[in-house]
Amino acid sequence: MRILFMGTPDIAAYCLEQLIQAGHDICGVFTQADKPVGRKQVVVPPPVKVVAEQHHIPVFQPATLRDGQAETQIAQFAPELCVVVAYGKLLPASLLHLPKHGCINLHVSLLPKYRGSAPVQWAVLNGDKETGVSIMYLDEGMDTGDILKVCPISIDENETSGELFEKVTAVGAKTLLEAIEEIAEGKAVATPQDHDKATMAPMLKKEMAEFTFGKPAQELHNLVRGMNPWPIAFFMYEGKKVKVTRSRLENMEGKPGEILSTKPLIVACQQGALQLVEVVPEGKRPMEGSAWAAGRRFSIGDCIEK
RNA sequence: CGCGGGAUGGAGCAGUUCGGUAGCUCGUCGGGCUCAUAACCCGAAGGUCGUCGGUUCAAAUCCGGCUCCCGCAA
Repeated sequence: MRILFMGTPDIAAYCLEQLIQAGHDICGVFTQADKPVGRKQVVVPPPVKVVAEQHHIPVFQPATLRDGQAETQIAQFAPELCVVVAYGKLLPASLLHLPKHGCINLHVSLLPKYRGSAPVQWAVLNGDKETGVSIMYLDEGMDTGDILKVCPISIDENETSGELFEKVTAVGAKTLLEAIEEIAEGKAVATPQDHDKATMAPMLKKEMAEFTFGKPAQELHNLVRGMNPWPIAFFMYEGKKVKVTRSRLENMEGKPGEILSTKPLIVACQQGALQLVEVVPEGKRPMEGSAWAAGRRFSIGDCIEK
């Protein structure tokens, strides 16, 4: 099928690769502009651009799709279908029906749950046991279109957003290809979403990653998992950030912030306790929780929260 | 030259102000205790103190250059 592809991050790049391998004719790729990244502020292209260029597919990075120019370009490609995966912009109504088969989107949640930009993270943050991927037709709203196909995915109790993202990426690409197959064969059936049950999954902010031990251990464990690989959950200790990259729930009780064990490092929460498996103190590299405890000379009974 | 923290046995830290015997909590190895142990007791090994140079009788420590790691900001 002759497809116009729109997307930006890794998951989109992976989908693009799978589409190419499946033999689809990708006539053009739209993605976000290159952005400066890291301490050195090096300008890097989005993953989708890298893949597209490897395959010599024309790449467009317009600041907006709403100035008429993009639309003209797209019309010239005469795509049969437009596939959107985490592009980062809403498509104007005029584009939605330009391709013969319309525009479809891969969204990594079981819609109508978790509409918006961080559905995977919110599924983990809320402690869900299951999430999934949805393929839907785009309409003018934010992830509100009719659903073509879904596939559920289980979430392990210790799984991080980053780990879940890998699963979701693989399943998402596979489901996307299946949906395209069905569209090509004219067998696709779309079902409207139950809009009353919609929930939002807004982009994460750094401030959301700070915590204290005065909360239930389960909630903190979800925060640690959900905020990994970005922005990483942290608490303040003696005026400095201590990030927690991995944790485990422990069936122990104590005063919030109390050290219940130093090897491994277990800290009591409001309800239950949390093992800090790996931490990253400000200015330091990642280390085991017990190593941090050793350096700080903690003993059982100390409290790391006043 | 954006701001800041850091480099000391295998891990994490102290020691640097005011130069003079390499310290702490762990880990490792050996032994002991115990029905048993990741618990406890005794003992041991393991470090040219990131790197190059300078000052000095003497440098982890003072002075200068360099490399690497990280947090913030964007």
